[in-house]
Amino acid sequence: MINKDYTLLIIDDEEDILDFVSYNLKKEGYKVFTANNGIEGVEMVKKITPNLVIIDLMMPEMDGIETCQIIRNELNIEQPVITFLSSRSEDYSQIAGLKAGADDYISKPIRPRLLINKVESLLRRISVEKKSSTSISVNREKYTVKIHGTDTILPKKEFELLDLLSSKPGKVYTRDQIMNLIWGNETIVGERTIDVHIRKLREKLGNSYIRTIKGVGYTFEEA
Amino acid sequence: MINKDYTLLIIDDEEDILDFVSYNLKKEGYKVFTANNGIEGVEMVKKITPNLVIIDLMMPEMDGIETCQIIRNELNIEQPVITFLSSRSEDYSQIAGLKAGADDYISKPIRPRLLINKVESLLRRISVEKKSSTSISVNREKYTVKIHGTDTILPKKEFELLDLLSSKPGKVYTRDQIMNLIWGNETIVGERTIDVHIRKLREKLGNSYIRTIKGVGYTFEEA
DNA sequence: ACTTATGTTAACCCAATATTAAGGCGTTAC
DNA sequence: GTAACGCCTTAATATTGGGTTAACATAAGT
Repeated sequence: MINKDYTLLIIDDEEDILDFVSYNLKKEGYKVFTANNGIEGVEMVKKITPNLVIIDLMMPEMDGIETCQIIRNELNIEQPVITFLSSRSEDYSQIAGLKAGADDYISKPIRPRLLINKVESLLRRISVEKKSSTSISVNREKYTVKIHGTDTILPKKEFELLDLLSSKPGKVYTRDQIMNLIWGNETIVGERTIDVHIRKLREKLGNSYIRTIKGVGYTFEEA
Repeated sequence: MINKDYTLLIIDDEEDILDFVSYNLKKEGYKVFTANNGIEGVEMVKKITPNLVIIDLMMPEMDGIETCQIIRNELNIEQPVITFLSSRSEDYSQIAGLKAGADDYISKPIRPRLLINKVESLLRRISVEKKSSTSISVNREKYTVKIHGTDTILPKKEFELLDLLSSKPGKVYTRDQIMNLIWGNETIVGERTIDVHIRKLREKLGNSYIRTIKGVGYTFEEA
């Protein structure tokens, strides 16, 4: 279960959407704040330093892109993860959105389940980036890992495995947990599959990062 | 802190406003030039190739929209960001303004703080776009791409795709994201469509720019 | 020692992607 | 008006490389 102790801010001029989104996220246990426009939103960001900000692209006065840029330019605050709410196919403007420094976007119409998933995945990103004290740093955006200074592109499964293990250094993940988290409940693969991926990772990282706890599972630790 | 090394041009027939605006922006450290009418303005643009042009909508002889269009048609210059100065909320004309190729508008009465914010935010937009300039540079106005020194006109879809990928070199865009950003949520096209466009781009750029991350998506990177 | 869990290697499989050609559609040129 | 062209998409086919497996080797616990 993911830790729900996060502060979210939703910026939208439409009361309906504000209510809908915040209702769904509050129900999940997040601390949710709202703002009715960009200016108010920026103020709120400074005040509550949210972990995640959801901004509607289309707003009067100060649009989402601008709001995003201003937040990104506030150098004195802990930078939140930012995602846009885009009214469906204003397709091309979304690109400008991502360029403005947003991390993701959510397109309307909003499906609650999808919204929650997305928020969870974005928040997971935070916890990973926060503990970037390692000599190995994982870049979710690029699917790369910086090993001893050089970026390395990892295949999907290897990346996910390393991402998982390194997200909580020291924590021991059992084979079952790894199985469930990376492969899911449905797909069943042989026992040796995990080992092989671990092998490949060790090949690339060196043997000092991933440690086997025999009979239990694997753990990631500093060199 | 934002870099203040930008050249701005203000085009307005009213001396008062010209003084007021340029005073405020000079105070911020920008290089500010002025012009008293559209014709003069266009000349100046050619001469000083400003990064940002502020044009008053209401001007005798050649109005702001016309001036804007002429500037946008000057294909031999580095296209500046253009913003209009609109006398109060004659909102309708603002729309026409944006259609004429402007990026934003500022409404009178001008509040210095707001003016500066807006200018900063627009210039930030430049640096975001500039930052992504690689040996391949994308020109959104002209729908053209400079590849190995020569301008190439790309078909719309190819352009948008390249624009997206190159906007954040290194970032991996998933097929879903690409789908949503370029085609939108409603239009549904086959899975292979993306591949074909990627193919065509690689044909034109060489294979070294767009990289496939199997099972994940595509990413743009320097040669 | 014996037993069990994990390491290692290389071969295999297959889904994801690449490639190519052809058809539809709108736009331009004649 | 219609022929010609360019763009987008699709469908059919080839190719690739990540993922998995299986067989065997080694290490750890009792």
